[in-house]
Amino acid sequence: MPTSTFHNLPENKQKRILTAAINEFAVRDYESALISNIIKEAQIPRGSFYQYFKDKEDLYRYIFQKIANDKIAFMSEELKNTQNLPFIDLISILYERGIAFALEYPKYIQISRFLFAKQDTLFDDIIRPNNELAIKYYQGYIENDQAQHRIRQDIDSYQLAKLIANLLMQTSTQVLYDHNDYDFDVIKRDVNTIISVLKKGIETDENNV
Amino acid sequence: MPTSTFHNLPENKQKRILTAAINEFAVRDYESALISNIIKEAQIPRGSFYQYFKDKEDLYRYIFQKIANDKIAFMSEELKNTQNLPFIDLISILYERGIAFALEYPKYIQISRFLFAKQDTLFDDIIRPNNELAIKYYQGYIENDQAQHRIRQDIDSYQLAKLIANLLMQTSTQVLYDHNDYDFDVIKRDVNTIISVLKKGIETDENNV
DNA sequence: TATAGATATGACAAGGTTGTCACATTGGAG
DNA sequence: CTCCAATGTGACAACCTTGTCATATCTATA
Repeated sequence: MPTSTFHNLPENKQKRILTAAINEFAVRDYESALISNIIKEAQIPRGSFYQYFKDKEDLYRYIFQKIANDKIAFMSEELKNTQNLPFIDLISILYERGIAFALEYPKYIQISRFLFAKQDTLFDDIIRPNNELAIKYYQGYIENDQAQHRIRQDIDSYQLAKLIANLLMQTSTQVLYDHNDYDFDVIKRDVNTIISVLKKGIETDENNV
Repeated sequence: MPTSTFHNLPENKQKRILTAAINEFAVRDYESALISNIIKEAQIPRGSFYQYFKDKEDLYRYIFQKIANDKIAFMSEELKNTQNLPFIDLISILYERGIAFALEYPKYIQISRFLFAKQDTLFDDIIRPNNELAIKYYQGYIENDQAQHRIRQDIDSYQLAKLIANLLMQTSTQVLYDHNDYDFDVIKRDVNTIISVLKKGIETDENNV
């Protein structure tokens, strides 16, 4: 974590540094990212950087913490009253909101993409635990829906939860490739297809239209 | 492409170099990968490297060509007699085979993962065209199945093809994370869940069991 | 065996990065 | 106004990589 010196900095200077770091980590792999570039963009002297952060990893972890916070803030609004919502509807919401997040913070997505690509300690530290939490969260919904005969009983809830988690993750990540123009309508069509297949794929026959 | 000098090399020396390169590119991002490491592992003098390859990119592209060739060789056996196979069965085969490939060449997968993570010229050159080809290929199958009322008509064939392409890609890529132990049975369960949801998700109601 | 063309080799200049450290500056308390 | 603790600075040593080039070595052929 950053030193107290960093936290004492005037807010706009902190922001300048963070922005520069985000820009760098969004263009280059963690390993390739250069402190040189960050301090150049943030316009702070080299010595100052080391007064704020222990090293590159310290900064990187801090950035990821920020990403997580921003995402939670972004998502939580929408997820307030979803208590007994059918799972498929929850997924719809998560998709829509997840994509909106990706479009609003494309650099966060790019940073994450780099981290996903690499099987390493940082990934295990930062992503894995959250991912497992998400899976458990979905699993609860799924089992609830299965109890209410909304979802096929013959599907293993954990397996399905994993599938959903992967799909969600992948989609918001993918969106930025396929639609560099950020065409929301096209994206929506993509998502609708997925939801449509998923819905019919997991629902019980009683629910057929 | 490598120089003729490289191609004239005794096969085992070529192999040594290629192996070293694959190892390096599987551990480090293209940008982070070091020629130094490759020549050290391959035990060739620095000067020789530049007699075989123009630079790092030259080698990298060559490696990817090899990956593509190996994959085609690996897959094609299985795909000989799949003419009028129902799409979902084709997908099953592609899944199984794709995962087998990932397990046999985990380093290829890791190299690809790095490339996917980065939105750059190399990706556009190397991956995008193949991906688009794959989508077209699936689309043909889907439309054929739709004509035969095996697949819902209300799904856009292109959208579905894209979804499948992403799923396939992602799964073989993901497999190596979730199952570092390469437990084939667990993997099979994962895939079965996906196929099961997909099957019910895309089939027409007439086909319901 | 002599010779030319192809290959092999590794020292080296040029360029870049990191983390540190001695020194300068600032801001507030007494 | 003085002084101290906290901060700001940037030059620098240590380290590493890349691509080149002059020189050595090989190989096949006449």
